[in-house]
Amino acid sequence: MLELALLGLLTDQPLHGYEMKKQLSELVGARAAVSFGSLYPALGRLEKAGYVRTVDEADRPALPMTGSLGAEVAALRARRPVASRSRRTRKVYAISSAGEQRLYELLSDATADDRTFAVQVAFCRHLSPAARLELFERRRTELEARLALHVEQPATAPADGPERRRDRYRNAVGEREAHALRAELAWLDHLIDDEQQLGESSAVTPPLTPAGPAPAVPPAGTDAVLTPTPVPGGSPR
Amino acid sequence: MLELALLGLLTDQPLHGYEMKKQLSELVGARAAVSFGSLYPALGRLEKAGYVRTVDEADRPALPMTGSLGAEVAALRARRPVASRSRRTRKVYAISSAGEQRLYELLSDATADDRTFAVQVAFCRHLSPAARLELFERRRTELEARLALHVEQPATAPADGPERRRDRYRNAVGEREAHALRAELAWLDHLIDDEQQLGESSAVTPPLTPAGPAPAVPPAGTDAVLTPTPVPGGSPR
DNA sequence: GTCATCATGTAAGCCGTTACATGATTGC
DNA sequence: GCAATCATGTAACGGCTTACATGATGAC
Repeated sequence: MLELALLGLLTDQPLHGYEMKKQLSELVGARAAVSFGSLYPALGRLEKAGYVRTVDEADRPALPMTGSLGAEVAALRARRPVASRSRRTRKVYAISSAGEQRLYELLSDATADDRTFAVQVAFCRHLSPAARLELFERRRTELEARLALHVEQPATAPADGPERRRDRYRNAVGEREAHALRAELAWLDHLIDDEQQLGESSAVTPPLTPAGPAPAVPPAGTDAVLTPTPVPGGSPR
Repeated sequence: MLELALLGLLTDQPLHGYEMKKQLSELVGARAAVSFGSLYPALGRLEKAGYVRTVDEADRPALPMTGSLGAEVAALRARRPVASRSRRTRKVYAISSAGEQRLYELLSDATADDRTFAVQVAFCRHLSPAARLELFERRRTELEARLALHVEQPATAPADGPERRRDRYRNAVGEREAHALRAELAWLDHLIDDEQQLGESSAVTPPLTPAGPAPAVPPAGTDAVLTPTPVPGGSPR
């Protein structure tokens, strides 16, 4: 999950570790945030694998000066030439093209758990429309299977034979689970619908998001869809 | 989480590992189920710690012959004396009184993550009403804090300065998260309400479960509330 | 007698956590 | 100059996963 999230973040812009942790916390929630003790080793692994490389801080746009400092501070910093100073202590990473291919793999990975799936969706604009739709449909199938299992043991089962009647708390847990499953299914269906509508009207016509003004047209370049890896043995469909 | 779940299961009745895995899968869902590779070592640790002990299979009621074999098969087995046979290959565990105290601790533990909380609720009938209520309220506080964070960054923020507008997929993930939080809050409120109503009418009057016929009066003995550990340094309050 | 299932375990490896150590920068 | 925060790392440890190995039991 970490690998996916880090590569996803770096597709937007080069970042240093500390900043990634912040953006990651925002993405998955403060409670589920990863610690430095796993973040930095993960970055090291990614670098060794050739998926990311460290870049000169000057290479990237001046914005991401870490969090809440206002734009003025960034401006100040940008004004003075800063020879080798101030960049000595930070390591800024950028994604490589191998890393982009790896990201595509991870985005398409079918074995993702619940939390990983959320991250896949968060970065799925980098998938082709077809792969994206497949990601959604696959998840949908799985959720329905889980829901079916819940219906199978319907909490208020008739006491047949040695079956223990579960107590109210255990029933409550089961019902909440079923409820959550249905809610996620509804949300997924919405996503899938949008996806198909967007597909029909091709990439020419801009969105028509069901609610909210945010236009989904990306500023090209950075947000381009990654090309599926042409691995011998089957592209990710 | 495993430790909590295993002790919780054993409070109902002695079980062997394979059977516990089944019941556990039912409890947390097949997808989130633990593997044998973690189950058996966990049982070993629990035994070494004195929280569980192996018992003679004859000691317990004949029911839990593993899964779907009908009652007739169980009857057949019970009929023949089975000296040392058939029990050679299974190790049946029972919870000790130290294990019950440990369970009480784990049920009250405030550092539980989402999945663990679900297990805590599933077995919280073993808590005192006060401790149970506190468990719920604590969770409630946390969920509201998380929700507040989501409101803070409202997806459709005005583009102030260097902030990137998140794309539709990322927004969708955030909105789903907020939705799920609200749903769990509502569910929790329901639980808390019931709890308080039950508290008012004391333990004399049976349930009044809001829906469904399942009576919540336990067959005493097995389902008794565990006594909080009288550790010097504060009871689990 | 053979296959599916029940049943228990071990070993290697990954990944994550906590705790610790260190040092730069900035605000006051 | 001091504290807070930014920033990067290491070390010890734990626990879970996958894969492997083994054997009993029951159905057909």
